[in-house]
Amino acid sequence: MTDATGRTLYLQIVNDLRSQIASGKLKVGDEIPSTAKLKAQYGYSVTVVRKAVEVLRNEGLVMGQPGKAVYVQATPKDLEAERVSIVDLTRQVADLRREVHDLAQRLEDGHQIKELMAEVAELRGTVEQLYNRLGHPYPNDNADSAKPRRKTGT
Amino acid sequence: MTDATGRTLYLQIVNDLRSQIASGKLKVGDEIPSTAKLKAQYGYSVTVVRKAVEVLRNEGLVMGQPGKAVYVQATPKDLEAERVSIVDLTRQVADLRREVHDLAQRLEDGHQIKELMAEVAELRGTVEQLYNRLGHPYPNDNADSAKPRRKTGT
DNA sequence: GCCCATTTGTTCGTATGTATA
DNA sequence: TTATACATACGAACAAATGGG
Repeated sequence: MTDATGRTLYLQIVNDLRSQIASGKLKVGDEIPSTAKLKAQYGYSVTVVRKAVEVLRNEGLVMGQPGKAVYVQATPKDLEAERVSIVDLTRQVADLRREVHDLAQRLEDGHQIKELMAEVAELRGTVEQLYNRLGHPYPNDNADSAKPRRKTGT
Repeated sequence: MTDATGRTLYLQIVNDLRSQIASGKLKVGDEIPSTAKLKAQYGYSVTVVRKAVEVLRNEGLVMGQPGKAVYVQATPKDLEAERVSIVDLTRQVADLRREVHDLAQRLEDGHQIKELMAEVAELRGTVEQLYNRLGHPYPNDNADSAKPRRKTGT
């Protein structure tokens, strides 16, 4: 029932194949050895080999196509990523909510933009009036820094 | 291989038992019929019965205790609810991630504040120069809107 | 404590159906 | 047609755990 490692025979094959998939020795899209090859390789019965492959199939790691072979469908890492527990997701939601709150708070302080834009408009009007009172239009000395018609909309 | 319904034999038993669990005929904690009883009940081979129970075990609906029986562990509704909640939480996480991204983007555009402040400083300098060329200092008419000595630091 | 029946789980072997090449 | 391979089905046996005598 169990080998030297104390594990069941089919679980030994399962762990072997799973390790090979995880290590990249068997990549997604590759085909795992056929039942006959695994049987010859391990020296176990067909039942054990089939059972092992069936476990991998139930885990979603492989998927068999009758008449062709059993193909690697995903890596254990992929499944691990999918099997995010509810608590982890809940924690993520809480963290993200906090982050959204903080960002929204900082954005709300963005009324500075409105006030600054209003101030810019006022100052431009003042400058224009002053130039009119001086009798000549805008000179060139401050055209490089205070660029005309800057985009003010978001 | 298949019965009159076109389904495999073991899947027929799986569906039957799953329906019984879903309908409440088999409640959580109850034990399902033993392999021998199911074998006599359906007239199928032991292999088919074992396969059916194994599927239910892989689905997490039942859990067997060697020497005793196979006990109902959860209902299909439970698993569905768990799956749905995970999907829902995943969606929330995705939505919140988008929101965080958008807010962060808008905040990153906060360089507008810096540019606006620079422009304000430039314009103030221009206004001051113009007033000097006019020969008299700041009047009162624009002191209400363009407030003097506004804090420019964050 | 010991034996025995029951039950699950694992292992063995074989046969058949179906799909692909 | 032939061959290979997966999936299903059949039958049998053994180990381990449980419970009853």
